[in-house]
Amino acid sequence: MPKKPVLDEAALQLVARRFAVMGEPMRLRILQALMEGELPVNALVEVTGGTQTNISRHLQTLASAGLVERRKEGLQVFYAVTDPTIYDLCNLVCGSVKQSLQAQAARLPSVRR
Amino acid sequence: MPKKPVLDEAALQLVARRFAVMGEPMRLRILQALMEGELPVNALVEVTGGTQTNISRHLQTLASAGLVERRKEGLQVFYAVTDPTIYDLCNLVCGSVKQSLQAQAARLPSVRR
DNA sequence: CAACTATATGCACATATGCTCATATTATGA
DNA sequence: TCATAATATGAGCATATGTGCATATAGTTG
Repeated sequence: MPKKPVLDEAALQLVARRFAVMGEPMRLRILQALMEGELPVNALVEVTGGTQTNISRHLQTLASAGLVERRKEGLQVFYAVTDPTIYDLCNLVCGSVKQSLQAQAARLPSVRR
Repeated sequence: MPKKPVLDEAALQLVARRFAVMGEPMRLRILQALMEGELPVNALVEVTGGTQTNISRHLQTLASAGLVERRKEGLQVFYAVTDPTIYDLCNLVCGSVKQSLQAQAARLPSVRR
């Protein structure tokens, strides 16, 4: 065989974008909150402790990346996770992170806590 | 179980960092190349088409995030993927991206944007 | 209609990030 | 030792990103 079936440039950009969008603490908090079900913006503001402006901005980012969807109901706008792979992604990374944290902790003899 | 075991702040930062590190096209290219086995910097430079400086910088980023490991051999430095979850991560996101691309293509008859 | 509520957005700003050029560092070999 | 090769790094620059303030927009209710 010649070479591996590598991602073409366009797909690579999209994949990178997906990762980048999830690589922001506040957006992860938002996603985490939404994993239990859809929520309006004001609830997300309260849960995450962010400002209304900022949460709204991040929601735009998440929405334009196709990770969440908008549903308007009266004055409120509900957001919900659209892409189910988010759960798997978070689980994978969380597991890996925890594991490396434990390994790191085991390597350091005397860590106070 | 009472509530969902939410990520504490420190873990959340780490998870975000992990995603962010993977959210860069050139770093994805590097990881993609390394998925077939360890490679020295000059090979990565050639494969990715980047400059030596830039590839080296990205490798530092990947290494400090614990995604790749260094192995020095003579003048060369070989890098290799350390965290196997990278494969699963990429597969998940790639699959999801492809799927949404197809869905989008099916929805839009001719127009772009 | 006016007043109020929930969300979005224009603007500004500080910081982070990716990139390059030139140079430093490290290791090999003549 | 000196020259050369492979990799790393300091400095600078341009752009992207996250954030808040003030305000706009959309929808509700009196």
